[in-house]
Amino acid sequence: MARRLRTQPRKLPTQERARATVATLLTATERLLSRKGYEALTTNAIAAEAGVSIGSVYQYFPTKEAIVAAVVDRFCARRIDDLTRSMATISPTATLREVIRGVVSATVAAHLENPALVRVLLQEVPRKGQLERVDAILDHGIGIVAAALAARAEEVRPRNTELAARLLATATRGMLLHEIVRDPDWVRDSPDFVDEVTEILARYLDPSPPPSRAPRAAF
Amino acid sequence: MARRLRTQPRKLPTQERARATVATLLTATERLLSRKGYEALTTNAIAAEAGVSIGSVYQYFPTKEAIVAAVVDRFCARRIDDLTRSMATISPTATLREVIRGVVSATVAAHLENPALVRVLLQEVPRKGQLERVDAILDHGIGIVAAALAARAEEVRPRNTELAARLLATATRGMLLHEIVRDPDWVRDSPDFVDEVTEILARYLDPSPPPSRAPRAAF
Amino acid sequence: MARRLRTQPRKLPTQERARATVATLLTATERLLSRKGYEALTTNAIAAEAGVSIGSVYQYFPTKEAIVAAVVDRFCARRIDDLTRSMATISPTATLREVIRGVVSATVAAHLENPALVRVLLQEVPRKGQLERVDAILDHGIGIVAAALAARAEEVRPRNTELAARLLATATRGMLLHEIVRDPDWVRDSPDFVDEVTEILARYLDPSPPPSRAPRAAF
Amino acid sequence: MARRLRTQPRKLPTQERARATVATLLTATERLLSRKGYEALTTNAIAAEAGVSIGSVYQYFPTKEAIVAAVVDRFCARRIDDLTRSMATISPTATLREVIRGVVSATVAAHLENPALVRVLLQEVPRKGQLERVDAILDHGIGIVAAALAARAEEVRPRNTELAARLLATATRGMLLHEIVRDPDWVRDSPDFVDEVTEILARYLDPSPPPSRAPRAAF
DNA sequence: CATGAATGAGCCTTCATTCAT
DNA sequence: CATGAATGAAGGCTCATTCAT
Repeated sequence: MARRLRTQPRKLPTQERARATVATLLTATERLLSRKGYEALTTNAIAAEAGVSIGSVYQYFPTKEAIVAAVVDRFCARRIDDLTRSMATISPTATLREVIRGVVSATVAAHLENPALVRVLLQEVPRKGQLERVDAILDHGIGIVAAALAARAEEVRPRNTELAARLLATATRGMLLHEIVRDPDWVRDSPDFVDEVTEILARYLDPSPPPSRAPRAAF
Repeated sequence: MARRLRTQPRKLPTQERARATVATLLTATERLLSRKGYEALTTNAIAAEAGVSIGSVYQYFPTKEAIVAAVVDRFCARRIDDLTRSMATISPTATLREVIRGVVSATVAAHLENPALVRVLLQEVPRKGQLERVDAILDHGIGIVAAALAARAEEVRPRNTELAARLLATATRGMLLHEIVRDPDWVRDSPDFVDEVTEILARYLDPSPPPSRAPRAAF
Repeated sequence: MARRLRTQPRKLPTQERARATVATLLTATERLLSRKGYEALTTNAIAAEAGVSIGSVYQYFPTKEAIVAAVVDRFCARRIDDLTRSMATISPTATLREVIRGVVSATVAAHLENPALVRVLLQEVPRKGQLERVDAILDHGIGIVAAALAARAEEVRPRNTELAARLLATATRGMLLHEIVRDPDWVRDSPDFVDEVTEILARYLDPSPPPSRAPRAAF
Repeated sequence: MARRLRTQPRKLPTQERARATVATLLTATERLLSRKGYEALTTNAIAAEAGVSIGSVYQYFPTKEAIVAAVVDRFCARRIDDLTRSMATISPTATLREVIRGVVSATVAAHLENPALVRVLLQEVPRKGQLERVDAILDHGIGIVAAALAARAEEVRPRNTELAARLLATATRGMLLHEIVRDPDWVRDSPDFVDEVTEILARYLDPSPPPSRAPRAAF
């Protein structure tokens, strides 16, 4: 919805306040989530942490799940923003490998901002009903990868780009999140990590002859 | 020593009858988990599904979490058994690629037995406290891979085998579980899937020169 | 600081409505206690008797014990008020014996208001943790007696006033509560009772020569 | 039931074993009571502490309350034995005061054997239904005192011996138990305590003219 | 719109007691 | 008679949600 040229300032203050309250609630929920985990998350705790009455919480969200869903949505949206921004930074003349490295690196950096929250979102928040949103980043990542593969079809080996994109995305997620959750500080200080992840992904796409696929020589 | 949140089983059943009760409880829990999800799992439901009184549940498990932990443990133990058995089947003269394909294939097959349970274990059961057990299979897989890499050091490119093993394992888990949960039937009927996963893993390990790492020639 | 078994009230009610709810709960608890005894006291019964939802109970009290503790506290506070008020009534020129009689009489009268509750508080409510409050009245009584003894030191025999006060208080409690619980109606209608209790206490304090302490004369 | 002249040794071994089991159970209950208090007393705990199966417990006692009642009974019986034995020791030519002192002293000593148990029996074990047994010692004590007063009617002031005996007994119980529970070690090491208690009791009984009963002279 | 007191369905867990072996 | 697995009524308590003020 376009900004409508900043007319009707009358109602705006109110809407502005509402938007602020919602943001406050989401941030409070994030804090609670990273500090105490999902199990300890109660609507009353959210209200208290946000400095708002429980009644007000229900002014903006119909259920507890809706709050958590909104947190997840915002988290995903931010990650996607990060991604988009980081891709815009990469030189258009970059190697595929350079592109990959850029994306991986940016993703790692983004998740390192609040590893505790990542962990809770990944391991504790139940992915049920509308909450499969956690997979949203993944899907978006798949989209980006698929687009890139399509655009560089001649530089790339796999024919089934749809499948290839999905495998790249899920493999990457598996590698990144595991290490980020396991030992964020190590990840932060180990350039090797991003290098090796890049290596896996790049090699998979490389059009050069497949490794020792043929049965071993004289056997 | 912290109380550990009472996740350990209460008493090891000595009598045969008792052992049977415990097994019945775990299986009932699995059924409920795959049918209704974690949220709907209550201790009374478990007792009812097992055809046992609620008191008997607490004869063997101190808390609800302990039951779930036991289910996870049993699941992991079984997966590890599957893995071990499948590796024993692979010809000792097999190519690295053949070994990889065998392991991937067996893992996929095992998880396809009850994809609904896999999904719930992965996405709904909170991984908290002792419940990090879900990662047990992963760790075991890492161990197997690391051993294999060490044994075939000369056939393999990565120098840091520890890191390599972890990346292979987490990437594989990411790929397999995502697809198994997303569309188990497709996975079951698509040999391509296992092929491509194998391709990624094998290419990463291949000792041949790295793909187009150098900046593109004349540019 | 130990968790203290959660016997402290949860939050001091700020609104009038809340204060009323708390009072209602305590009175309901008292009614249940005197009617059915401690064993039959359940939190749900309290809520029902108070015409309040169980949730409201836990809005103000963290545990069942806390409710009972509050009842005991209120009981003690009221008894102490009675005592204070009754002492203020006694003429300043009164004999020690008259003072004693006044205090005993007032105490008896106060406990006769609800002997059933006294009995349950004395014989059924477990005096554990913070629930040792039942002894509060006693301690307060000891204080009063000690002060009186100190103020009238020259009229009084015992040198160790601390010990004397404690003995007087505990002896009195023993006599009063036993009879009040055993047969409240008899106590109510027997002026003799208060007289005799007074006799015991007064004689103990009397400065006149100790009774026949010496070995019997010519024997 | 008379001992039947020790015939039928046939059945005796069994009965003997039963008697032993019962004793074991009671002692186990006492231990649990003094160690953990009444709240923590469960039938299973009793069985475990006694090294007996829960089934066997119910072979000898119909309910948990019956066990506790038996413990109380045994406790009372022992205290009465102590009392009887101690009275038999007192010289027949003893002063009333000497008799009193002997009884008080013996009672104190007996309760000092296991003050923790005394405390639990007094403050935690619910005195309900048949469990008014705790008052049994008291009643027995009252009987002894009443008999003594009757036997020495001419040495004693109070005319209403029934009431006097009851007051003496309840006052004594109040004083003794309070201090024994409050600080058993102090009681053990303070001869003053028994002296003062004796003083109170003896003065009450003393036939000499009542202390300053008359209104103060010239006022 | 904010507030926060009130609601109540329902869950986890305990423990006295029974009964098949 | 002993054993101990099984039973299940019942109770304490939480927390998402509503609604009167």
